[in-house]
Amino acid sequence: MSNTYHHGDLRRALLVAAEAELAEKGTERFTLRACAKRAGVSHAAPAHHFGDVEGLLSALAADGFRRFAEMASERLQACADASPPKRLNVLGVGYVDFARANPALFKLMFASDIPDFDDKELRSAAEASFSQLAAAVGDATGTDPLASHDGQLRVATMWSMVHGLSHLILARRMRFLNERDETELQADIAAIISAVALVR
Amino acid sequence: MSNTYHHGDLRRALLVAAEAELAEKGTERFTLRACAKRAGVSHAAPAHHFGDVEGLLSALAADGFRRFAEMASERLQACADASPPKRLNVLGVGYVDFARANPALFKLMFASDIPDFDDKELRSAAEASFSQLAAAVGDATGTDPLASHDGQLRVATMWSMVHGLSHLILARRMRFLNERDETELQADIAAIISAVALVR
DNA sequence: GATCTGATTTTTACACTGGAAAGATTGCGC
DNA sequence: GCGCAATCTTTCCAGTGTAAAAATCAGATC
Repeated sequence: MSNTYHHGDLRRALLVAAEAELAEKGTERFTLRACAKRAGVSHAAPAHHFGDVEGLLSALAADGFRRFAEMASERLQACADASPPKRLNVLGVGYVDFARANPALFKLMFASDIPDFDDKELRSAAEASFSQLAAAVGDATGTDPLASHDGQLRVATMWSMVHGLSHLILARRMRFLNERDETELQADIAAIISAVALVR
Repeated sequence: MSNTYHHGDLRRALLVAAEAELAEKGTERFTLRACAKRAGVSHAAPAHHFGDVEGLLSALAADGFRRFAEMASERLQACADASPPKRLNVLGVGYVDFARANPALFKLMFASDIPDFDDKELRSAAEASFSQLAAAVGDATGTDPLASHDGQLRVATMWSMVHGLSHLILARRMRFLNERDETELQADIAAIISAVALVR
């Protein structure tokens, strides 16, 4: 299976390599050739599986959204008996945790122009993640969150908070947050999120 | 002054061209050569003023922070008699307005790895903007916001909210927000920001 | 087992990129 | 006028993404 001409599972290997490259270089310095080299193939090999670099990173972003949704499901299941507001809080903390655990992937998913969100797979994966968040907001408020204007605003409020916090932590622009140790930081994240009244 | 060999104010012209290029291509597809071409000079001309592309975009980001701080000052001055919480709200809306009015510049300032934040000019311009926000939070709460842990958390909370909202609007990931007309959107932005209790 | 077929990967080629180095042009003090 | 430093262009090079052609392989069919 190894060192044959045909790789066997190059598609997956390229996604792994792309994520590693992204972690080292960021979306603005990502190069397809370095990615292919890391996977041990010629620089033209990715084209057959992904078309171009946009296709490759769109597939990686879709993968990210699937992993994100999976993580969210696990966390929600782990606190299935808690109150809806508490569960929304858990989901919010999960959002920030995912961003901190996968900074490069998170930026690709939420702050890059490269992935093509008209791509069917990426689009549906992203919408599934969004629906999960909206549903948790709905549970916390006891109403369909997307049916009313106020419900939509509640979703937007919660999402803005966790999204902004994630970005600011990753960008390391708030010095006092970056100086906290892991335990303190987790407490701070939970405290900041709970400034949104829904989650209590 | 025009069509001479020496440009006269190439530095400024390049910053203008860079901002326009950024608006069209984004940080991930920005090229120095296209930027130079737009300014009507050879592709090597920017090097003398900015060193490399990182230097050029660092200077542009610094410019962005100065403009941001100026906008914030104007808005705060326009409501000098209002209550401190109200003024903090105005500043938050200004933050989002700036992002919407200058999407490319905003992303460069807050979501790009290219600008060098060890650069002295950029660093001081960014910190001046940050101080403005922190000061407004301090006024709203009547305490030095950076002196206590709770004060720092209040700054982080406010900043996360406006920052996340800005990013989500620019990324166009919340469909129901993108479908609002301008007047409705402004009302929604103010409503979302006021979910942070400080601003009321 | 030989051969054909399509999928996968490499090789080659090309236009474009950023930056280094060297040369050309200019403004300015003298 | 002359020199000189600053500014800009030209030229060059290694590296980039993608298209096209060639090479390799797996598996079906005979």
